[in-house]
Amino acid sequence: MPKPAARPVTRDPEKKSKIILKAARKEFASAGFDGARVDRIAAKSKHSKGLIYHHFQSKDELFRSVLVQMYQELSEENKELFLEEFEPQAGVIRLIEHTFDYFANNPDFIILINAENLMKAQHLRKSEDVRKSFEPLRASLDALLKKGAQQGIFRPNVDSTELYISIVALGYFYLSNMHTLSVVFDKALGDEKAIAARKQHIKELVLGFLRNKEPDT
Amino acid sequence: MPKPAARPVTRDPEKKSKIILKAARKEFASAGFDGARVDRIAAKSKHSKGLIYHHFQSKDELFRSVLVQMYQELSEENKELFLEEFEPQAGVIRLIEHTFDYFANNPDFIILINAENLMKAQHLRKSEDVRKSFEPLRASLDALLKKGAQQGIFRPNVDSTELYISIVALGYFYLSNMHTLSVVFDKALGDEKAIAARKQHIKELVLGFLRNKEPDT
Amino acid sequence: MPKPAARPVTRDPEKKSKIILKAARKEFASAGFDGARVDRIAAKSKHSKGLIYHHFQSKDELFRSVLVQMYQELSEENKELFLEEFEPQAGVIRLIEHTFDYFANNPDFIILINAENLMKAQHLRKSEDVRKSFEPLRASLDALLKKGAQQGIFRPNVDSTELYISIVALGYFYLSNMHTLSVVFDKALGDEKAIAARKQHIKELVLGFLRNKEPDT
Amino acid sequence: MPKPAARPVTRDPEKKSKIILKAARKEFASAGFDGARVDRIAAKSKHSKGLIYHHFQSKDELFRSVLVQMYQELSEENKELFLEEFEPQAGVIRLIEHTFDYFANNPDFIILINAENLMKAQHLRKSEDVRKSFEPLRASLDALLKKGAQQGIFRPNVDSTELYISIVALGYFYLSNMHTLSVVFDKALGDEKAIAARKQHIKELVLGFLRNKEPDT
DNA sequence: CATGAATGAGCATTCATTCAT
DNA sequence: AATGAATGAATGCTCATTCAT
Repeated sequence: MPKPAARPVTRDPEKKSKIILKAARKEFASAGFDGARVDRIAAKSKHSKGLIYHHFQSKDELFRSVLVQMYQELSEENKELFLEEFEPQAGVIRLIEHTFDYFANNPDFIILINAENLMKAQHLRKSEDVRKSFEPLRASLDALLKKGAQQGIFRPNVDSTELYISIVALGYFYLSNMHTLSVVFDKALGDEKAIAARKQHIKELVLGFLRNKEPDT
Repeated sequence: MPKPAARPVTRDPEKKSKIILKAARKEFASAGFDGARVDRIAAKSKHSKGLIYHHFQSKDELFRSVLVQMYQELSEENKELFLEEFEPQAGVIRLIEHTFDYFANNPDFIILINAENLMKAQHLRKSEDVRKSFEPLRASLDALLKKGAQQGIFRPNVDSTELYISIVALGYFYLSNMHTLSVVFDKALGDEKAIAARKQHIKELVLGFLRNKEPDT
Repeated sequence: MPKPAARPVTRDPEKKSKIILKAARKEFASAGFDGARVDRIAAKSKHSKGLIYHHFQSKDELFRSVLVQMYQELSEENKELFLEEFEPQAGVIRLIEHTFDYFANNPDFIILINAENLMKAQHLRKSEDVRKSFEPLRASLDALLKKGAQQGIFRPNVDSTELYISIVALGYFYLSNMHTLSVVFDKALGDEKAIAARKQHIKELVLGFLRNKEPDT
Repeated sequence: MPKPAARPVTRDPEKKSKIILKAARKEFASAGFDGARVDRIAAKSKHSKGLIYHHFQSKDELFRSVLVQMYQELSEENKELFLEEFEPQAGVIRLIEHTFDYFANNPDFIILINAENLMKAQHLRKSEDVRKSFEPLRASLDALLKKGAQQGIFRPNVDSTELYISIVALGYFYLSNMHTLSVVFDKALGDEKAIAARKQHIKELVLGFLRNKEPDT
């Protein structure tokens, strides 16, 4: 005998919170923090402004919740990478590709992070669960770099934090600044071909660096 | 005989425009476009709001003027680099250092560019004099890369646009996202030592890549 | 045999009502009617807003209940005075002291009554049980005044209602307007000494008047 | 040749400020501070809310301005009393009548002062020009009391501040609490006859006290 | 009886822009 | 050219009250 389908409850605060959060994410991502309008979040989520303030206490708190949620999602995704199970070079390539693709597929992320940096990370600093959230990934990359150095494939003594920031930077900046770059270089950086070329360049740059074992002069 | 009306020396529209522009730059840099207040620009510049609207026609136009001015300043600075006069490796190092230092010393620039990207470069697109403004620098770098390849120092066929974007990205992203990165890596990225280390890492990364002439596998 | 549903002892509506009423009194007394917040009453009483609306029907009705309760308490206290049992002068002194002390010890009362007057006594007017609630006291004072006149101690023909209002006024106004008076007289009217002096002044004023049997000129 | 009538200027900030102030006074007086609505003040004054905030910076500041204006008006009126020029008894009567009439004719004053006391005089305390504003009147009354004592008409050693507070209290309280008093005494205290009787009672009370030179027992 | 989610009208305040002078 | 008064549409937020559970 099948369990009767759970009657769709009208009062489902958690679900409504999620819908609001999703709408907020869209709104913040389309206009930044100051440009975002609580009214529009209410309209997008089809809930009243009052409800938004009932669940979240302020626009700031709502923004913080969106940020925390996004970082948690990214952390989840990063967990699924299983970098340790790959050979050094394959692992690094995997990380580069995944990182680039993640930002390419989540343009909201970039805008929200830029907004948070404009505000000097005041929301993130209050979010204990986000602190050190990249430590696992950094440790995995570190292991990969050490293994590569032992195998004589990679140069030794590469700082994993610096390298990870570089891997992110090379994709993030391109995507984040695509609009102004397209103007000053008078070139459409947003089309598929350009993006593929960029990805390729990043891989070559990072691996070219790692695989160069000659001492610097 | 009527006294000729003494032309008041203080009435110097161009000077006032510059003062307003400077105040606007500070204000936009401290809060982004939406966060900036015309009132505060008036207060900072010690001129009336009316005058601001007299010289510039709107907040958008004022922002555009600030942007154009900043890009022109950067172009001026880049002209002074004389990259062609340097040996390939020295030239690239010079470019990397100058680029990093420029952003480090002009944090306003980063915020303004981020703001403009949030608005999809709508102001810059209207500014004909900014289009292709990086072409000279790109050409210089291109020459440097070709010379380096000919000398057997650098790998061949490196795209100068991609590489320049990478050089910018590696510094810009670090400085732009310092606040959030400091939280998620639980590390003070803003102190002098960290910044020096970052600069060193960028040089190693780019040169390690350029000087690696082995074919990729 | 089914267990009889244990009636939860904590479910004691009347007790809860009293707790709510007490919290409401504090809240109304600290901010007036418009400044009072139902949310804060809920928080102070540790009960839900829903319960407040279940027992009382509206903020107005809650306010009315608080008022009625306060007037009833005052009536109770006044009953305990037994003015008739005192000699005229002693009785009047007793009334003056008790009245002053009551307001001094119940500052809430003053604020609530002021709030009700701001609203033109709209709540009190609906409260039949408060009407004429001062009649017993007035009658007692009247008897006292008559007895004093007969004994040749007090001047004759003093209106007991006017005199009672005066006795209240002389203390109430001082306590109610202490804050503004302290500013315009640049003197701390709230300290113990000043209050004792006030009380003394009131006694002298009222008794000086009553005991002056010369005709006015 | 007559001066041409000053062309009624559209832009007359001071006049507009006064109109706003007048509207604010009415609104605050009809609902207290919390009950007052800036929208209604705008509507009453026929000016935009923006203008109100342009001239006054906040609802609080607007309220403060209203209070200061009212106290200044009262001070002006009190200056016109010229108490020193009267014989002691006539002077005191003049003060009592004027004080009572002032409050009776300016019911707004009472509500505003009550509102300010509810807020613990926070606005008045910031208004340096109101501090000690009753000192001249107090001094005049003091002179009157001393002269009366010397002439053997008044009792000696009466504290002028206490007496002035009493004179105010006896009228103010009656007018301020008329609504609730009317209910609890079940008597219309607001009609002309009752008010005239009250005024008479106050005069008798105060003069009866002052003219009683017997020592208290 | 009791909870707290949900609403919507409303509130003080802001702000880019216009305009009279 | 220059000022600052003036506007009105918004903006984030509040709050008494209702209602589903």
